[in-house]
Amino acid sequence: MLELNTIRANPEDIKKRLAVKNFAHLHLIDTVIALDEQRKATQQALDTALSQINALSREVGDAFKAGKKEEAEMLKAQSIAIKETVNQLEADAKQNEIDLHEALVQLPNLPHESVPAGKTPEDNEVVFSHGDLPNLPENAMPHWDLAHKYRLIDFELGVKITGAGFPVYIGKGAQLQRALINFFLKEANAAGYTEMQVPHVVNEESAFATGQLPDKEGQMYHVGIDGFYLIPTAEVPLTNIFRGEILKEEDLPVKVCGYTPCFRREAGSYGKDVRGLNRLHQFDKVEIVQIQHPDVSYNTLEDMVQHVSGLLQKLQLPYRVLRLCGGDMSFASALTYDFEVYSAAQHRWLEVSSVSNFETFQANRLKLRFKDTETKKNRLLHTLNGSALALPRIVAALLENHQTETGITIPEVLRPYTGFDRIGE
RNA sequence: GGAGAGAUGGCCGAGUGGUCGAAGGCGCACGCCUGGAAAGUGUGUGUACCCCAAAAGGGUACCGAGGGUUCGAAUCCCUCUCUCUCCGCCA
Repeated sequence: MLELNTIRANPEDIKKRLAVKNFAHLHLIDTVIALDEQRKATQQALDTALSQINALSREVGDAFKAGKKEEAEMLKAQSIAIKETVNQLEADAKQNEIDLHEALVQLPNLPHESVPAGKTPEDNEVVFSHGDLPNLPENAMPHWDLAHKYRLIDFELGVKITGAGFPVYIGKGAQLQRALINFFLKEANAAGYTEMQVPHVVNEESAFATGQLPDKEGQMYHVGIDGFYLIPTAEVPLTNIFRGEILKEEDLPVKVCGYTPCFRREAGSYGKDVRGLNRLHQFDKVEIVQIQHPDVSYNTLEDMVQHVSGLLQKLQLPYRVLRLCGGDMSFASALTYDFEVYSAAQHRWLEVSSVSNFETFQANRLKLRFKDTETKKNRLLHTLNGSALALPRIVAALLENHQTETGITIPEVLRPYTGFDRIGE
């Protein structure tokens, strides 16, 4: 949620920046400002009336104590008269607040100045790439065939148990999952992130605070009976740990990580995008989250990008880093880098990580602040997060890129975790 | 799931209709004391919105959440949430 003060300070600039995200409802800015003016006026009138009532109430008490019954009754009558005004003003203020909030939550975060204009993924900027694209033989197999051949993943079995997009991992396939999770967690720990085990279902408040609600309502699984949501990413519980907190400046940055399954309805997806492991309804991911001082959060973003780069290099996967254009960025993000690995048998890039700085957008909803030691005032913090990493497409790329005639070679760094160095004969 | 008890500031804890944003203690900050520290001692110490150019100052709201009664609610009533104890069920 954007800060009211920011919007008030320079509405035209806000509109320009939102236009970079191709945000269509720029008139909402004017709506917000008008509603805020109205809010202030109403609040002032209300505060004044309440102040009068408070004063009268004190006088009523004094009058009764002094035995001046008639005077007390008279004062009471005055107070009751004001009360009618108060009731009306309170109703107005409440409605006003609802309207203002409704308008505010529709506004996406402002893109950082480095965000390129653009509408589609084609407009994203490649800022870095690493590794040579593997030259596989003609008969190289896509991962779904490899998974079948070596009996690593059974997609049909998942359909039977739940539905499409819920695969069953078998034997070395399952062990590879576990190995990757452990590898990612260990790397994150080594980089100073404290590991957290968090709930996989969250309440509405949490889903709202990180920006999934109301923007992505239809993309989350909803547990109707209790009003909970299955987490689409560990970002939600990991960030909500800090909801409502006022941190000390010396405790920054806060670094946490966690492994969770992620649940996404992925309504509207189809075709080659959802083949095999490319897009699942349930998948595993290790997430890293940092909470940082506003002045240095972009350095932190770079650190996180370096961390993810390191993981991909250790796994010997060719990858590239994209700076997302305004149109491809998420609602809550100010700047996002996507990581894509090259899937050699599919001849396409697959997104495996997304690292973002949300600046104060989430923090404003979270009410996550720190005490500024200089000004002694509370300020909103910056939140950042990134996948480090999401498993399925990593597995897809590992299987495809590291396949040989007789099996699949496990990268050196993973062997201590898998306990085997190849799949196949 | 059943029965009961409870929820007050960073923490503990008083407060059952007005003088309560809230006693007292602990903690914390700053000062005094000290060669230095401890002890002692003094002062201060929540959040949000608004008025004010700003500071100073002032107003309003907040005692789990939401409603209600009342001139006036931390205090009375209702609903909900959470915590604890006992019983039941159970990995």
